[in-house]
Amino acid sequence: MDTENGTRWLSDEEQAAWRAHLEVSRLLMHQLERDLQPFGLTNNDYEILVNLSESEDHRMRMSDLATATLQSKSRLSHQITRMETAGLVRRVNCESDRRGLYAVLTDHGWDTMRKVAPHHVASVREHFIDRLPPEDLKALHQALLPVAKHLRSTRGRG
Amino acid sequence: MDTENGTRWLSDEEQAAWRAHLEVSRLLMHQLERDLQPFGLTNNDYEILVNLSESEDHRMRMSDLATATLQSKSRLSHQITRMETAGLVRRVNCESDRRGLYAVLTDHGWDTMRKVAPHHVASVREHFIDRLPPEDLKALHQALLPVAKHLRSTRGRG
DNA sequence: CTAAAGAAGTTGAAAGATTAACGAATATTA
DNA sequence: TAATATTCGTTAATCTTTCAACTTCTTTAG
Repeated sequence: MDTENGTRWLSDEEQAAWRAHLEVSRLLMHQLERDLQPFGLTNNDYEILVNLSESEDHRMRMSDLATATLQSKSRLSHQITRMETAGLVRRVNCESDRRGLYAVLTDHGWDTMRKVAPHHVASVREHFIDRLPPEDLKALHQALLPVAKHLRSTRGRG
Repeated sequence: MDTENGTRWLSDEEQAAWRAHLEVSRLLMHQLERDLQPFGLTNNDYEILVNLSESEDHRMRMSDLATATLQSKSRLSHQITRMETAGLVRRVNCESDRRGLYAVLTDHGWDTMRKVAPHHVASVREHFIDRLPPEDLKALHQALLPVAKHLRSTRGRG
């Protein structure tokens, strides 16, 4: 125990590391968002395009997509409605479960993905990957693994 | 160049590291938000309380607070209005610049901060700090420094 | 000193996110 | 198989964020 009330406050180094993580994660998201703006996409849009692009038949069940992107069903539903309006995606009924829907990439969605991806990768490189020597990137990755694992294990309304 | 169109795609290791960072930063924010909920605070509220708590006289100019918390002036203005309604903060006119306002912590805001901080620190420890051995935390911190530096240098509407 | 330009902060409307309630279909179990 | 509980996804209401316009005050330039 570090103090009279039993709280284990952060040491200077711990606090500095924590704040660095916070700062980087926020600035980075902002920057990526800005770099997507010229293409008329948000980070959210892009993430959905990535998920669908990497899926069998360019389609995913709404629930799975919601889980994969850490969004509530409601939020995803609104999001897909917007992307449908933008012509990036459409909803298709599911044969095997008549409650279910697939979100499916349209041709325009796929074209958009292929057009935007190189720019997005360049952005990720410029602002993140290429800022660290490979061994530091590796170290960072290794350090994050147990954190990710723990968070995953507690995430379902932990 | 890695491909016909000149895009330098991410290697497997780069992609894995990048996705780990993304995943951790999102799950972590969600988790911290959840842990603050019982106290009726959002991450946003908490961050403002931290900034004010650490400031001279528990007050900051609206603009400085907006910059410090990476929010637009408009967003901060609405945010402070809500916190004012909740009794955590109040607006005080600035003598030296009559356009200006301070956001000032109320007694209730300060009490709230002191009550909540230990829980928040415990949450940061549980989900982040205490998941990594000190040397890994140090490595992570070191790795993030150049990234943070670069992002800071480009952040003003880069 | 005055006119123009800039900075501080607010406002209202529009867009996005969250919450709770709901309808429809599937699973469970008694 | 009938009754109940769950899951899938949407909707409406509410809250938060963004965007653009605006007011007031300060600074700069002529």
